[in-house]
Amino acid sequence: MDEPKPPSPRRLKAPSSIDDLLARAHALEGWTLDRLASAHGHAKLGSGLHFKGKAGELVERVLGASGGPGATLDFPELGVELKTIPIKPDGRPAESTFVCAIRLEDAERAEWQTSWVRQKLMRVLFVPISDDSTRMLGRALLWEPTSLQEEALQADFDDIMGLAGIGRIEDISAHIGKYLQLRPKARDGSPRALAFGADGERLRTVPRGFYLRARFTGAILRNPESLPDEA
Amino acid sequence: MDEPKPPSPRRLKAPSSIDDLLARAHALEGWTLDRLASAHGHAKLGSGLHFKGKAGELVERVLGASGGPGATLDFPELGVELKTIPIKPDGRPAESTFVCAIRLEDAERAEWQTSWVRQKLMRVLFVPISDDSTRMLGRALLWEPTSLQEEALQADFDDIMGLAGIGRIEDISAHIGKYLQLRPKARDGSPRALAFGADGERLRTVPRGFYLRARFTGAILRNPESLPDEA
DNA sequence: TAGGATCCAGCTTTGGATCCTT
DNA sequence: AAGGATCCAAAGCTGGATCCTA
Repeated sequence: MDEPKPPSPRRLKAPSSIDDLLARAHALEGWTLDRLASAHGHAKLGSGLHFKGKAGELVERVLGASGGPGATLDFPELGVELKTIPIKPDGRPAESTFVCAIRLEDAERAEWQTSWVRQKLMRVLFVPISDDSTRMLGRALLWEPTSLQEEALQADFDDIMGLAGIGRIEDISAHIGKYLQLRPKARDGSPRALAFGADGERLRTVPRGFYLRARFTGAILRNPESLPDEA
Repeated sequence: MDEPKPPSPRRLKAPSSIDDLLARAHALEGWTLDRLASAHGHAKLGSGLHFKGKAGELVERVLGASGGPGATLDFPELGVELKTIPIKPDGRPAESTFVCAIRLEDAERAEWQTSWVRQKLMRVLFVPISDDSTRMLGRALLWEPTSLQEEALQADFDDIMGLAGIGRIEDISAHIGKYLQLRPKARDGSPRALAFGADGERLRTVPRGFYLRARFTGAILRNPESLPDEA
C-alpha cells in the first residue's frame, strides 16, 4: 500500500491572510519532517531524533514566514508568531516552549503592555510535531490568549521583571512564574549579557529567555481557552 | 530559654461536643510527638523519623477517641473521623491519606451514599504533623466536603467501583481517580482478599484500600472549600 | 486481620545547559 | 549574537509494597 499523499507543501510566498496561513498549516498535517525537507530540496535532516531548531526553521520556510533578522514576528503582516511544539505519544508537550530572549539591562523600564514577549504571544500558530522517530506534523492551532490567560501571563511577567528591575537577577530561578518562566538561553553558561545589580552597578550575567511551561501549552492544545489551575 | 509550655494534652475522656474536640485538637499545636508520648506515660517512640501508624494512634488516645474495633468512626457520637497528615517544610502533604479498606466481594452492590468511605469522609479532623525529625503537631482543621468536593469524590468512587463490580479488579490501578484512589493495603503482596472475577468466579486478590491523593488534601489544608483542578 | 499509616524504587518532571544556522 | 529549539541529570512524585500494634 502506498502512503497517502498530502497536498504539496511547496509554498514559499508569504500567506496573504490568516485564513490562508491556517489553510497552509493544516495542509502540513501528516507530513514527516524528512518528507517535508525532501519536497523542499533540503538534504535529509541528519540521523538523530532531534535537531535543535531545524524543525522550526523548516516549517517557517514552508509556510512562507518572512523570517529574517530584526526583532519581528514570523508573519509581521498577520501579527502571527510561529512555534513548533514537540508532542509525546500521550498528547502532551515534551518540552517547554521558548518565546524570546530579554534585554536584562532594560528590565527596570519593562512593561507588559509594550513587551516583546507580549507581542509574540498575542497570536501564535502552534504546529505540533510528534516527539518520536517519525517527527510527524500534527494539526496546527491558531491561538490568541483569553483575557484570563493574558492576566496570568502578565502576573508571571511582573513577578519576574519586578526582581530583574531591582537588580536581583541572580534571584530569578526558573521556579518563578506559574506559566511563563525565565531560564538561561545561551550556548554555554558564560556570563555574556549586561545587567544592573541591586546598587545600580553594571554586571555580566548569563543571557536569559522567556519560556512557556509545558503544562500551559498542553492545556492550550487541548482547550485553547483553558488555564491549568493550581491545587 | 525554656521551651514554651502548651496546655496539657493529658485528656482521655471522649470530647463532649465538636467544639470541645476542636479546642482539644487546637491545644496540641506546637507539641512534638515525643513530648506528647511522655506526657501520656508512653515510652519514647523509637529512633526513626516515622512510626507507621504510631502517630495516629497516639493522637487518637490523647483526644479521647473511642477507638476500639468494629467498623466505626473515631468519634462516633460526633460523626468525626481523625486523620493525621504528614506535612513537608513547604506546607504540602508528604503522603496520600489512607481512608479505609474495602470489601471487594461486595463491590457489585456498593453505592456511594451508603459506603463506608463516604461515612468516613463526611467530617474529618485533620491533624498536621511535620514530616521532619521534630514530628511537631500543627493546627488541626475540621473539614466537611463541599457539594462540589463530594461530587468529585463520588465520581472517583463510581469509576473505581464500576470496574470492581464487573469483576475487573485487576484493571484498577492507583492511576484511576482524580482525588480518591484505590491501592494495595496489606503487610505484603499476598492475595488474601476475596473478590469475584468477570465471570462471577471467586478469586483471591491483594487487599485494597481507598486513599486521598496528596494533591487533594494539600488543597483542603490551604483552603477547605477548594478543589485542585486539572489543566 | 483491621486499623493506623509510611517506605521507596522507578517514572516523570523540569531547571539549567547546550546545540545549530545565519 | 539572535533566533530556532532540544538535551539531560537531578529533584519530585507516587503507585505498589510494606510495617506495627492490638
